[in-house]
Amino acid sequence: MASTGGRSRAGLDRDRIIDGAVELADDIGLDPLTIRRLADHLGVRPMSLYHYVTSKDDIVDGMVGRVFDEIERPDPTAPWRDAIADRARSLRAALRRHPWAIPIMESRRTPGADILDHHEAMLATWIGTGFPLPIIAHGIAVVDAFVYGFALQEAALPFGDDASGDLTEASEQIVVPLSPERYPSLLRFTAEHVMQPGYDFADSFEAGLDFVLDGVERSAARTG
Amino acid sequence: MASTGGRSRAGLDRDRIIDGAVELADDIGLDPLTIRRLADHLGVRPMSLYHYVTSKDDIVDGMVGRVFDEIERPDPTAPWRDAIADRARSLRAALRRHPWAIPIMESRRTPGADILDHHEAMLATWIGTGFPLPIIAHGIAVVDAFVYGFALQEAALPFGDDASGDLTEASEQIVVPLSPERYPSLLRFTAEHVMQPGYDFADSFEAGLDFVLDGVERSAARTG
DNA sequence: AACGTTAGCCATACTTTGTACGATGAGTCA
DNA sequence: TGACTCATCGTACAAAGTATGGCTAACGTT
Repeated sequence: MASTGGRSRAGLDRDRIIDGAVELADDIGLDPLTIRRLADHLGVRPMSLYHYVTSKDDIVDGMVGRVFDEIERPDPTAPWRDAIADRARSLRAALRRHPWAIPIMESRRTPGADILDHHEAMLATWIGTGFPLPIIAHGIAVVDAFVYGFALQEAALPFGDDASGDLTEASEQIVVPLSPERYPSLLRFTAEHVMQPGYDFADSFEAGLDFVLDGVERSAARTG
Repeated sequence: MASTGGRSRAGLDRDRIIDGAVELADDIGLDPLTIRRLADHLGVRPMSLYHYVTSKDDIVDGMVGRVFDEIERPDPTAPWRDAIADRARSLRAALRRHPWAIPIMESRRTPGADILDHHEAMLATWIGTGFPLPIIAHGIAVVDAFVYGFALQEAALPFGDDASGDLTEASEQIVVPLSPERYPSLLRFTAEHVMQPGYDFADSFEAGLDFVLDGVERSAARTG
């Protein structure tokens, strides 16, 4: 009786499975996410999951969909540049929360509504600029390439959460002990910039985003 | 006796193992690359590999090193913009040949000489510009982010080898059957641009590279 | 109230993975 | 010849995904 409204004991559910999988992948990464560990995390036995999903790949598809749903659609009322920039920031933030998703976001062969809706909103905003389609195509490709690539690099940073503190530590261990004859530039760059207080790799994100959007804007002005 | 110069029967070798692994990964991808399949490919039994490598991870490290070695170092005699652009093109070409490498290029925790030498050459070129270090940091981060991200997207394209032909086919199967009410922009963009003759996703690479390098150049001019 | 039906959960088992351990056999030197 | 070295391999085990089919509890029907 009561609130479960059904006949289930553990209250399993496709949504609960995907949610649990995302949680667990955030914790331990994608490769160590196994069916058995996921089942443990959900308080059930491994084979129970297969009543709601058809395969592990099906779960991963669902996980990617969740990430896409976390990305803000561009605001159709805002100036295009703000809308695109905010959406890029939102994409980066989502990829930071879910770094395991970065390499697989665009490689799913069966795009669900989450993905299609997202791309439709993006395209609507871009088309609203009135730019020629070839420039829009470049804009989309280049902005997304930059954001995905930046997220990939951020994810590769040691303990990518708090940025600078850990990076200094890692630099000390890896770069500083190197031979000064062989790696003069690497050592100088590390000592005089990376290990300086206030350095934050993340600052390059806004810089790069500006470069890219400037480029689109200028090439549109040249053509249009 | 004769040419093998030693006591081995199959002529196994760490280099031969890594080379074979790269070949095989180029064919079938990284996940399906198993120790057993690699041993088959080399004409050897699985356990023989472990006399030259300490683990599968060790092999993967070596594979990443191979890819780094394929990337042209920037030409120290060329103008910086050409040197950086050529190196970016070379990186993209290597990642196109070895798409399995994209997500792991920057995430190895023990950088070998291949990786360090490459970064040293890059930094030397950048420092040669005389730009302030913060701008150099942005330049490196943004160019690499763009190239890695672009390669990631290219790798996600269906049958990413010959570019346009296959993309048109995939668009027909995935995008064209969609509801025109729900996905008007997606459909218009696909019909009027992606499926037009002459469209090639790869064209966005040079465009984006220009955007990024323009951005660095202009911000250096502003500061310096 | 009794019963068959079905939905949700799980135990077992098979295949494939990485790799630890120790055996095998070819070559070298005394 | 015999002892030694070392590249190669056979066997085996833990952990992965998942096919197959069994158990149990809740429901609709009479």
